[in-house]
Amino acid sequence: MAKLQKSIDKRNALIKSTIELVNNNGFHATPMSKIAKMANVSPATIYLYFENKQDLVNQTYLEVKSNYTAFVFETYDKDTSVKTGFELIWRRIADFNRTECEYSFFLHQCNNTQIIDEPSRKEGIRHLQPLLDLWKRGKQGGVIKPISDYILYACSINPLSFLMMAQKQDQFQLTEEQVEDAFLTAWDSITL
Amino acid sequence: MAKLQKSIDKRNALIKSTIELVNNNGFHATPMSKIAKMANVSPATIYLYFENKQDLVNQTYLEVKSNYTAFVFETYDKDTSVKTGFELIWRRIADFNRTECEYSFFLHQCNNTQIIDEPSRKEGIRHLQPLLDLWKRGKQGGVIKPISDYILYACSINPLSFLMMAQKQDQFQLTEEQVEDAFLTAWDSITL
Amino acid sequence: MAKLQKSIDKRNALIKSTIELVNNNGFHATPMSKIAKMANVSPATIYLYFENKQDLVNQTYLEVKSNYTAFVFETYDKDTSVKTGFELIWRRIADFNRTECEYSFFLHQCNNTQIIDEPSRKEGIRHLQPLLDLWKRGKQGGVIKPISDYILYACSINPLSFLMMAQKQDQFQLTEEQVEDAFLTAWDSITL
Amino acid sequence: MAKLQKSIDKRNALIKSTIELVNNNGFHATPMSKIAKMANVSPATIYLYFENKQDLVNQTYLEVKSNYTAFVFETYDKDTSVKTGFELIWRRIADFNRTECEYSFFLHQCNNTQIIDEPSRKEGIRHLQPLLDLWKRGKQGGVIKPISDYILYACSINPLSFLMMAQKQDQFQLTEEQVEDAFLTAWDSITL
DNA sequence: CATGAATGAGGATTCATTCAT
DNA sequence: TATGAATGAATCCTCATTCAT
Repeated sequence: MAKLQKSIDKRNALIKSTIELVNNNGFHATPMSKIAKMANVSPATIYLYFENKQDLVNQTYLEVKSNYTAFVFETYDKDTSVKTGFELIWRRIADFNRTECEYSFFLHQCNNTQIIDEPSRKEGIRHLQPLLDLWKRGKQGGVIKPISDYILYACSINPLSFLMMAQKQDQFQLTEEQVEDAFLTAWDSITL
Repeated sequence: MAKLQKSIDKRNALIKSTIELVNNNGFHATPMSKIAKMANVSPATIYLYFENKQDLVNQTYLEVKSNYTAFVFETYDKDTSVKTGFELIWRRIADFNRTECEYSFFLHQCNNTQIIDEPSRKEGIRHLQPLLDLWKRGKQGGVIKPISDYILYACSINPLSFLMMAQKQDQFQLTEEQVEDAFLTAWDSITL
Repeated sequence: MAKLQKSIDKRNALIKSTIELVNNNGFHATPMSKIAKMANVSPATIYLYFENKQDLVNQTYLEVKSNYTAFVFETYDKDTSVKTGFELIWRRIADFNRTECEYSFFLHQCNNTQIIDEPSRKEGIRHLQPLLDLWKRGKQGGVIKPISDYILYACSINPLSFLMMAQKQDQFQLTEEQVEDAFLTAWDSITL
Repeated sequence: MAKLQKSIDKRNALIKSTIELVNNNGFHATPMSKIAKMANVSPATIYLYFENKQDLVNQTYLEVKSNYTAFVFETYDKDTSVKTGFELIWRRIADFNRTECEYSFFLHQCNNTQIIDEPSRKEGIRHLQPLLDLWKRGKQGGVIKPISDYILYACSINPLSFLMMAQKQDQFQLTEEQVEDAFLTAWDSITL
């Protein structure tokens, strides 16, 4: 078990290093050797845990995305009202973007570039299934606009990614107050 | 003139090739040699027109962005009502995203990665100054929500980028009807 | 130890190849790839031992120079008479120029071109400190002319470099007899 | 004639630029394009005057060397005494090294590297024929040591090159007084 | 005679990946 | 399992030289 433990530690260290370095330099400007060095590991060791560089990033992506989804729905209860449920999810996503910005920036990079294999990325917004279910309920209840989930997402959730990016680029400060503004705007946009 | 013409042709061909290849493979996975080949030019010739790879992409970015801005405001008349003006601009942006998707995808890539030099990217949304002016008027007139331009942008304009991306990844079809839905959603989100 | 040994072997092979190729073609006409090939090593391997081409040549220079100095003073005893001491050193330098002409030619190239970094070259003739000390003693004893060490060096030691060069270019044969002539001339030139 | 004049001007400008740039950067670090630019000429124009880069440097070398020889013997009268004649020549060479250091440094570079074609360089010290003749007379008259001209040259003339180099590298200042010291040393070295 | 644009060949350097230990 | 050394295949960029004008 000690051995297995050690292995998981190394794998985690590699994934952490990958996120940090890819965030700062981009995928192609991040050499395996640097990832190895930051994880205190030999370059060759990476290949014990991952097939190749692409696999390393793919797995990192999937892991971060799964963390994201878990975080977003951690406190969600599907039996609440549509409005309460949406607000809960939306605020969790906002929290994630603000407090876990390493992760959210990494996801954003992957979602908006050719870094990740098509298969991994093609899943679209299906990982937010509980939110989609909620929207379905909202549409049936006449609360949410009867339009494509992609548009709902684009107008209510995706703006948080943009604001996180703008903050990262020092163009904008995402204060508490701004989050309130953003929430109301999001809610207005998707409701009838 | 024939000579100068030829030069401009080559420069244009290089920029076109850059856009296409960077769109498909990303900046670092696009060798200068491929750009040259696609432009029917020797690799060395690129350096007659651009200082280096970074300069090539920077200039390409600035050129595309300038095309984008020109297109967006081409039909704009600043003396219309806020609603009319916004709709006009919004629809031009939507058109650009749909018909010039090579360009808009390239811009999106650049805006969301480390490809471009800080200075070029840091300009933020200032290139949309007429829109910002319109929003200012709208805020004064009690039509537009009195919130940060970045939030207004994130909720009303940026969604178009996301939808373009989703379409590019075959997750979504941006039909005429969807555009109507998206516009109403955008308008609802930013108005009081 | 086997591993370390191997490393040192490779480094030595690289330095040896560098000397030979730079001697025959000059610094800039010597590609790293040829150095690698001659050392039976991949081009990339060079960069495990040296930072870059400049560093490779700098280190080679320093190493050769240090060999030179060691050789020159190997048999020197600072308690001899000025004449005996000078003759000993002079003959060692002559020997080095004749038997290690690969080395001495390389040094000569470096000393007379812009190949080497200023810092490495600027040391001047200080590496011959024991000889300078001897001259000091000789000046105090009224044996050696009370003139600049640089002139003493130029007239008594540097001629050997010139003769080595002339021999290398097949203009001249540095026979035993010529060495005797050269020594007497050198001695005459620096003594009162 | 106007045309011919112009041509000679360009050729001279090219040779001048070559000297300056090769002095500062070395042969291989001096691109033809820079030579052309410094001479206010198109790169292609160089090839109207010289066959290729090697030819340009060879011709530059021969021209500078010929200037050198002319300068050295300009004031020489072969009917003086050996001592007077030698002193005259030696001082002209010293002057050249001090006042025309661009030229003398260039010559030194060429003489001590692989820059120049063998044929051009192989001439050795034959260009100093009047000096060799003088030495011959001196040997017959029992004034000059009966040893190889190369050794005489190495000990009496070549030191000036070394001192010029040392000065160029800021290790040494070649003052009037030092020149006197150097002359006496040179004379002592070659006389019986 | 003069040129600026164009280029093919080549060179320094990097990096994902492998392999002997 | 873990590694450091090693490398071949790229990649960016430069430059001597040519050619259409």
